[in-house]
Amino acid sequence: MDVKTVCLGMLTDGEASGYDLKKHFESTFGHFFAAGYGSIYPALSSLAEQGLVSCEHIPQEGKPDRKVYQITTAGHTYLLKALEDPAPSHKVRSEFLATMCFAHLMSSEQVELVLDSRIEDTERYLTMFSKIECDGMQDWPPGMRFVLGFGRAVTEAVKVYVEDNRHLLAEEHEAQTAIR
Amino acid sequence: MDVKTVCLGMLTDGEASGYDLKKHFESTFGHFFAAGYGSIYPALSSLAEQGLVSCEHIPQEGKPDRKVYQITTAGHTYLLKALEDPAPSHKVRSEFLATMCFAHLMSSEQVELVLDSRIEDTERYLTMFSKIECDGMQDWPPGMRFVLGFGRAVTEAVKVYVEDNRHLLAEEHEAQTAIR
DNA sequence: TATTTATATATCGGACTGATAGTATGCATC
DNA sequence: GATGCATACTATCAGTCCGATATATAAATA
Repeated sequence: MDVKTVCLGMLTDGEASGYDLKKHFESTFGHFFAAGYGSIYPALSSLAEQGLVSCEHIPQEGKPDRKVYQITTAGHTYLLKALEDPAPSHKVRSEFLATMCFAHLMSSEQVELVLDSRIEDTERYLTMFSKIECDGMQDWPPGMRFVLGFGRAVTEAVKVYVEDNRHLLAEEHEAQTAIR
Repeated sequence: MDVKTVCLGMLTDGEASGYDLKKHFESTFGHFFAAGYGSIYPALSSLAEQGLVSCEHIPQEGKPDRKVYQITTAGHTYLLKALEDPAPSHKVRSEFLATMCFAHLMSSEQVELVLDSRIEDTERYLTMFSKIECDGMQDWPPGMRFVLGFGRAVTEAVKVYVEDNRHLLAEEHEAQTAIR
């Protein structure tokens, strides 16, 4: 399950350009599967080469041609195959936690700043989730609702944990002593 | 904060070989910052080139020479600088959630399997956390305790959410109808 | 008028992943 | 006695991904 496959999945919902998919990644997929242009455009090219999507060039004035992609029957088959993995991964990559491991090398002011920024981040996510929920997801497939709830639940857990346990890091600041 | 920096941080705890660091990644860092040999060995070479670590070759019989690395003063300075980032990232990359977004294209049996595997995974992590806690972390820096608790809290939240909400995905199975 | 935002494409270096490979010892299973 | 697996150690490589950057124009905002 790579960016290619996710793009393919998004296209089951209707045709779209790379630009459209990027927006889709930002809004709903971003919190658990980020992708930028550097991944999306090569993915679409590759999918087209493999015949898993078809591409329609729509000329525009002043802007580059819109390239609108549609999933093909072969693409559909490929997608269903890809979804068969019985144990898809779920990974965290956290510079935040890595930093906190070395909190004893930092000043307490620095540590506080990092914790504040993490909480702000979770709050940004929580308001984003609320907004999505308001914007009507009644026509969404159940999977999308499940995934959104998952994001909310985990983000909430992060926020609560950091708030409740930041005092563990507040005490010592061996930054000066550590160098000697 | 990349693999190089984390390796450097680990070396503040005492000298180690690439092999040692790999074990460290697997045991305590793995759940939020994974790294394999393909990242660690190049990282150590690069650190040595930059003079941030020094390397001691220890000949062994029957096995390749042990290369034991130690952090240098320059390395210490570099690390403290790297820890100054006030907003380190915290990212999730989840094939699991991506798969669930397309649950309506899968059979309910497949979906159940995926959910089961996710729960098994969380349980494996939870027992791992418990084991680490028993093995004595009283001499750990507070940051490591914070990070371990974080992992436990979030993993617990994942497990509870999946158990409580899997019924949302159990109903429809449009796998057959979706193709038409 | 100046700047930012939105629309739209695309590339590129650097970083990381997962698999693979080599080489030797010891231990258990068959 | 052989086969396989775990442990100990190193290392590389193809494929993939990330973040920044480039290009070009129109519309909205400051």
